[in-house]
Amino acid sequence: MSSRAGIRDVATATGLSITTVSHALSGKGRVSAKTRAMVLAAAEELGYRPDPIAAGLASGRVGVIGVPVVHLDSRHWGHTYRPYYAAFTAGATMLAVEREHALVVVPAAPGSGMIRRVPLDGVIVVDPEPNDAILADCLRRAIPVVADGAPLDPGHATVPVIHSDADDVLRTLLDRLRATGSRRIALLTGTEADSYTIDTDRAYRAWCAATGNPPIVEALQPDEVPEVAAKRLLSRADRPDAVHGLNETYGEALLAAARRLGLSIPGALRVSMMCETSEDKRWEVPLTVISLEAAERGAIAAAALIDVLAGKAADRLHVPTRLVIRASTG
Amino acid sequence: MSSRAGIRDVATATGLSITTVSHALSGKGRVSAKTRAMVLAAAEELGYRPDPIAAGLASGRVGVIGVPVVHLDSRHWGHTYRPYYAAFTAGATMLAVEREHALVVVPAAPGSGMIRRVPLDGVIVVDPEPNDAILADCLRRAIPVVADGAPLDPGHATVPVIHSDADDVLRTLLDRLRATGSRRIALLTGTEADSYTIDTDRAYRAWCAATGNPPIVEALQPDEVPEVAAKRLLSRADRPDAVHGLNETYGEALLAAARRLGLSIPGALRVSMMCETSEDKRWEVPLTVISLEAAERGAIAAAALIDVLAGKAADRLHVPTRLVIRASTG
DNA sequence: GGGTGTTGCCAAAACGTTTTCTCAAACGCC
DNA sequence: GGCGTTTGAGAAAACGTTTTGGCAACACCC
Repeated sequence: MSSRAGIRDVATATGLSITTVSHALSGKGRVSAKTRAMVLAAAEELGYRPDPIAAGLASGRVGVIGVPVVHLDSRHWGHTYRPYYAAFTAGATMLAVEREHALVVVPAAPGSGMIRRVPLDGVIVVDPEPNDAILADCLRRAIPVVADGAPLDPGHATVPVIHSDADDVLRTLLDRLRATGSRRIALLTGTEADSYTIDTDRAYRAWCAATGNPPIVEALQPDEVPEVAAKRLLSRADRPDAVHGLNETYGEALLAAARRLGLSIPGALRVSMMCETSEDKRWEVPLTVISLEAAERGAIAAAALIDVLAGKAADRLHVPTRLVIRASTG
Repeated sequence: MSSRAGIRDVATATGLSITTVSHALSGKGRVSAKTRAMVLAAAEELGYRPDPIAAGLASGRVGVIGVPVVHLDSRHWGHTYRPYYAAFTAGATMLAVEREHALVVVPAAPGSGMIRRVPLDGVIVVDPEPNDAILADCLRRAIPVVADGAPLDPGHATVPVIHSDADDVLRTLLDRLRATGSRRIALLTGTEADSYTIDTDRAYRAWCAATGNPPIVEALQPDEVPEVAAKRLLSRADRPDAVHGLNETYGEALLAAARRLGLSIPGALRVSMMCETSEDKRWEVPLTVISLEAAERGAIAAAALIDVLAGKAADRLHVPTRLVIRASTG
């Protein structure tokens, strides 16, 4: 009467035990049809709704998978990570929903304990860092994990990972730039230590070593705006004739810096970048992009995790990266 | 040793009581600095992680807000609702995360009990139906609700609602079409009973009554593809000279039907539609759209709900709808 | 009429925390 | 030395389910 009806109230109302009510409602035990009908009627009448938290505690499952967002305190959250997360989680969410799972996006900046406060059955970790705290946490809590990007800590070798052929595609792009005349192809990148940044840098340098392209890397300095780094890169004595940006932020910065320096694109400078989608965003110059297909990756990750939770072995995870050639590279 | 460490293990390890350990970890009771340090050390050593479900049960809060997705079993899920939900939840999620809340998207098709199984502190209901089951459920569970679209059931008058000026903007568009020569402006709509469909239909008919435009409404029949309805509308003896589509699906259907019937746009037929975003999607003809700003609405809804959960009164909720005129209306 | 099941129900033990209430000891004050 | 207050800690009661194990009662079969 006072507060919401609990299972106890239904039991009292019907004169049955809590056990029998639970069985009748969940269909798990052995209950006569007559009794079940009685319970259902009483539950309906009382407006009884089982408390999901209590049920979760007792059964050990809540039916929710989580995506921690770790870059909230990063300088680049708004420009870089937010769009990627938005696309990734949108894809993951829709797939999860279609497969009868709920997906929760949890703020998980290092300080905030949010990720530890939210009930979860499984977790998708985006771009794990070396010695990733969240990853370690999940293993401790015995929560299944799927990673988007390679888990760098060797101890986590058992975690399913979405591999990406972004590096291959990057090589393809660089090859193409070189084949069509560029001789000083540079990389504009960031200083964060996520696997995405690290892998890209490594792939670029390896390609340089293999082809003889001079490795020209400009990295954002702390507390610096991307455009400043872009301008510094384009003002070097040995100015590059083509630049690949780590993501949309750096791509935009390159466009802005080139405009300011009076460099025509693609005449004086060829520009490309990585991007979470292959959609044409209509920059001032149509931009050549390596599309990471964030939404699709999210969907794949969610599907894999749901498989794991259901006891199935996860299929080999792979999302084809797309190369879209547009006018900015001639 | 066998399974994960619980608070009990920490208590045993330190020789303290469970109460003191809990106090030391949460900082709530009175614990000496020395004892706290001891507890922290032991917890760290054991790799203790409090169980969020148990904590939630005891404290009554889990820190999660939910968005139920109710149209999963609708014919129109893939074409219509999915994009709207994807944009809406992406907006809501990012805002929630930035304000230290987790947002979970829950499949809630009438049959599935998912929404009842997920622990939630608050809920955002998108486009409530008359006599909305989810809305009723939340009120019974005493869960705060924010609605995107008007709650039609008078009993739910207390629920904060995101008002929309979509109807005003629709009138503006219709006025403009009429002012520039259209005399037979039709509406291509659906048969679902959500508030969005109902409100639009009502606004259109009211406008017709006020201006003398003949009300020409074509609604999708059950198990019919939108294009068939569009073709039927455009094949009428009293063919409209302008049509507004309820959403992107109907807009596309209109384009396809017009093409098939050899009607030039905007020469023989002017076309507009509602849309979740004002972004140019590059249809065959640049389309005049009423943009509902789904992502922004999601963000506003999340912000309002978080305010309510924090005890603040929700501000008046309003998302300006945008009218984007493009070539399809001449 | 003694086995052998099966059916319908219940008591009680988890589940792992938070929180309330109580208590003893230490402390400060006149 | 008596008295009130503060401090540090603990026992036990929630929180609201699910699940385990058991117990009558009834049915069936030779």
